[in-house]
Amino acid sequence: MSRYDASDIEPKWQAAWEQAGSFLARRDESKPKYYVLEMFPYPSGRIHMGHVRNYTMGDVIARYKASCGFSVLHPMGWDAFGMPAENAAMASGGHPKDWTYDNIATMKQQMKPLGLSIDWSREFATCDPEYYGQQQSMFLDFMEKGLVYRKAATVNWDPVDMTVLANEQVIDGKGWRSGAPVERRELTQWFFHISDFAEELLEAIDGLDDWPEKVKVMQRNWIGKSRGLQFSFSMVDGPHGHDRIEVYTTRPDTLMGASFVGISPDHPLAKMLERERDDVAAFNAKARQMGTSEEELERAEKLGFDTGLTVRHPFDTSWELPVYIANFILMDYGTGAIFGCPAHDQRDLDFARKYELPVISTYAPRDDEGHVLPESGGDAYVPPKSEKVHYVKGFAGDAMQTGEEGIDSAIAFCEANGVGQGVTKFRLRDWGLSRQRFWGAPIPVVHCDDCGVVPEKKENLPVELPYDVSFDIPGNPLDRHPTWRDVPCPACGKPAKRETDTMDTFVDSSWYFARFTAPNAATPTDPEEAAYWMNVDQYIGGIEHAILHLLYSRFYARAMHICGHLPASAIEPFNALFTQGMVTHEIYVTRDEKDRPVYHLPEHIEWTESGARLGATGEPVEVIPSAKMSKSKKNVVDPETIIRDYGADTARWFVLSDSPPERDVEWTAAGADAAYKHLARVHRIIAEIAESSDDGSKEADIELTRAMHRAIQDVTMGIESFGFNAAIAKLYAFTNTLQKSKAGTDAKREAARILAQLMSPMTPHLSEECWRLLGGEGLVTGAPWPVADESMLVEDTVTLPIQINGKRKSELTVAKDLAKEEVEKLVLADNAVVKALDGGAPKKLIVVPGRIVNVVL
RNA sequence: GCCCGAGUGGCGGAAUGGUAGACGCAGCGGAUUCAAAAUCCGCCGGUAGCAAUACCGUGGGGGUUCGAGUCCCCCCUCGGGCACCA
Repeated sequence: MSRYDASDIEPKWQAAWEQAGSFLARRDESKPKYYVLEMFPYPSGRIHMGHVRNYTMGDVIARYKASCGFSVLHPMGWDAFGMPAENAAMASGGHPKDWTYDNIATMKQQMKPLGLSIDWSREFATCDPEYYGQQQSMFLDFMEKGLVYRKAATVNWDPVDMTVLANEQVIDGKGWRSGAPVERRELTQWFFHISDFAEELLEAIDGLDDWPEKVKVMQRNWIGKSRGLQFSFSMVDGPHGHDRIEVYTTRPDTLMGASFVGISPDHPLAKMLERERDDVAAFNAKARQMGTSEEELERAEKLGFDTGLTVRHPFDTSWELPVYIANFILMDYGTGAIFGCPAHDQRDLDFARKYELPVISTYAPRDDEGHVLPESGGDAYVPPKSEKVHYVKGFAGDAMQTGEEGIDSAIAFCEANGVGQGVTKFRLRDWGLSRQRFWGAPIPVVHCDDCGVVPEKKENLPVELPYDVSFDIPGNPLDRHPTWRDVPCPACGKPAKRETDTMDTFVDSSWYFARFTAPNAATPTDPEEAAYWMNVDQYIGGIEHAILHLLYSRFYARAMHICGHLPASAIEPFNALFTQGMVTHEIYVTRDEKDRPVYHLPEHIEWTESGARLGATGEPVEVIPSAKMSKSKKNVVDPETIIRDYGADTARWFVLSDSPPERDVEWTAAGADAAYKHLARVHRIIAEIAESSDDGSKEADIELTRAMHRAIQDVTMGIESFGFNAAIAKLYAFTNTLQKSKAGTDAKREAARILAQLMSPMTPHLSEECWRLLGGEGLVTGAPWPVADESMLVEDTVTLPIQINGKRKSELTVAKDLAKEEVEKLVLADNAVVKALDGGAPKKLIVVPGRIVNVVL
C-alpha cells in the first residue's frame, strides 16, 4: 500500500484532466449554464495565499456545479494595466509591457499546479491590444451615445516632479518621491456620465438578492440620494454682479439656526476675490495645498477666511450672515457653497467656536433633561432624522415632529414663500476616467485645431501603445513621443495631436467578465455567446471592491447594453456576489541599531522554549499579531513553497477549512501540517478499505449508510451556502465515523467512494486517486453529484434539553412526534424538575416540539 | 472625520431566538516501539470541590424575552472603503 504522495498524485491527475478537456467551457443549449468568476488578479509578480484562497473558493463552486450537470464557465485573466508596471520601469528601466508579461508568465506557472478547473483557452490580459482595442471601440460607441464628456477637474499635482499623483502617492500632503507639498490643479479630463444612472443604479440594488447586505448598504450610501432645498442668499453689496450665493442643504429645517455661509476656495466668488485681494489669494493658495481625496479634506484642520462680505437671511432681511471661504468645502459637491448651522453639525460647531460665530439651536430633545445645549458648551445635537424632536426655532409644521417631517414641511414652506425649491441630489459624482499615465488603454481621440475633438476611426483601432519609450524623466512618455502623438486629423487630414490621457484601469475591469464569454470575437462581445453565458452566476472577490469596481461594472453593463454589446438581461452582470476575507500571518520583527523595525520571513524563524528566534543568529524575535500578508512586512508564505512541501490539495484544504470564507484566515504552519496529516489519513483509510474484505454487522452497515447520507446532505448544503469550513468539519466527522465503523466492506467501500466524491471540489487530486483505488468509473471530476436519501436522514427519537428558568438542568429522550401533552407529563416527572418544583406547580411550561422544554418557576 | 463590518476556550472557529464551545490545532495522559517518527485511544472554558455538583462565562454597559453569542440602545478595540492603489 503506497503512502500519500502529493507530488506523485497531483501532476498525474492534472494531466488526465487536461487530456480529457474537462474544463473547457462548451456552449450547450441542452444544459443549464453556470458562470463562476473570481476577480482577476493584478500581475504583481508572484501569486500569494490570498489568490489561492480566492481561486480555491471559485474552484469548489465550479467543480461542484459541473458535477451537478451544469455547463460551467470558469475563466481566468489578468488586470494588467496600472501604475506598478510604470513604477518598475522608472526604478529599473525596461518597458512596462515586458515587466507585465513576464509577471503573467510567472504567476500562471505558479497557478497551474493548484489544479484549478479553469478554462485557460479563454485567458487574456487587459493590456493585450486585442482587448483594449475593443475597449477603445466601445469608448467611441459611448461617445456617440453621449455617455462620455470632458470637463475640468482637480488632480494632485507634484510641483517638483511636474506630474500628476495618485492619492496613494500623496503621503501627508507631500509627493512620495519629491517630498514637495502637493497642489490641487485643474485639468480638462474625460468623464463617464455615471451620475445620470444614479437613480437606476440605486433602485436596482433592491433586486440584487444574492449580494451581501453590507455591500448593498455601502453602494446605497455611496450613491447617496438626498432630498433637500436649493435656494440663494442675496448678498449685501455683492461685488461685481455677485448678488446671490446659491446653496444646497439637506437640513432646511435648521435654516433659522444658520450662522454663516461657507464657500469653496474654487467657488466663482472666491476666485474673483482672489484676483483682487492678496489675503484671499494667500488663503486659497494654502487651501489648495492639499490632496484631492475626501479623506484628507475631512481629516485636515477646518480653516475659514472671513471675506467681510455678508448675505441676508431669506426670512429676516435684517439678519446678516458672514461669508467665509472654507477649506473643507469642495466645488464638486452641490453648489460649492453651504450655510452652517453649528447647533446641529459638529463640524460647523467646531468652526463656529473657532471663529466666534453664534450658535442657535432650532430643535432640542423632547425630554431635554440632562441635555446640554450647544449654546452652553454642549456637543452639536444630531439625532437620527426619524426621531421626534422639539422644534424651538422652527418655522414650519408642528413644534413636535421628526427630523424628516421637519425637513418636508420646511421645503414646502420655503417653496410656498418663494425661497428656493426642493430638489433631489446624489452624492455620486461622474466617473473621471482620464489618467495622465502611459500604461493604460489610450483614449482613442485626436485633437485638431480646426475640428476640435475628433474620434479615431474604428478601422484604425487599436490605438496601440508605442514600445520605443523611456521612463527616465517624470511625466507621461506619450506626451513627448512625436511620431505617436503627431497624427493627421481623422476628419480633415490636417496635422493634429492624439489624446495622451489613458483610461482608468477600472474601465478595463468593468467589462472583462463579458469578454470572457467570447474572448476572440472581432467585436467587444458575441451576441449569442453573451446571451448564453451572461450573467456571472457567482462572483467572488475581496470586500475592498465593494463600491468602486462593482458600481462601475454595473454602470458599464448598462452602457454596453445601450450600445448593443450586452442583452438587456445582463445590465446587472453579477447575479450573486461573495466577498471573501484575507489571508493573514503573524509578523516577525527585530530592531536595528536605530530601533527601526526589521522584518523577517516566517521560514527564517525558529521556535524555541523561550520563544521565537532568528534561525541564522539566534536573535530573539518579537511576534506581532496577524495582519494581511504583505511583502513590506515579510509576513508571507509562498504558495509555491507550500505546494512543493505539502501539495496543492493541502493548501486548498487549509485555506477553506480554518475560517468562514467571508472572514480573514490566519495561515499557520501547524494548520498546514494538520491539513496534510488529515489528507494522508483519508488516503490511508481509503486504501485500506479498497484492499479489505470483511463482513460487518447489519446494524453497523445501516449506521454507516445513515452517516453517509447525513454527510451528503450536510456537505452539499455547506457548499451551496458558502459554508466551506462547516462542510469540511462535517467531512472530518464523517471520516471519523468511517474509520471507526464496524460495517462490512461493501458498505465501507460505498461510504469511502462518497467521501472521496464529497471532498473532490476541495481536494480534487486526492479524490481522483481515491476514486481510482475504489474502482470508480472514469474521473470523479464530472461524475454526477450524489443525492442524499431523505428517508435515511430522519431520526426516530429526539433528546430534548429541559431548562428550569432558562438554564439547562436535565434532558429527556422521546419519540420524535410525541404529543405535547405527553412531553409535559414526562417533564413534570423528571427528577430535576420534581426537585426544583418542591411540590409546587410551575408558573409556566414551555414545550417547543422537537427542540426544547423550559419550566418557569 | 464619514460610510460598512468584525470581536466566542491557549488558538482557528461551531451554534433557524432554544443544551454555548461542533470540527480542527496546540497541550496533557495512555497504547504501540529497543527508541523515535508515524499511527491509534482518552482528557481538555474558568473558579470551588475527592466527587456528585454549584456558580461564572460569547469585547464592556444597559434593555426586550419563558429563554439572547444571536434582537434593540450606548460604548471600546480591530479591519475594509472614502472616487488617481488594484
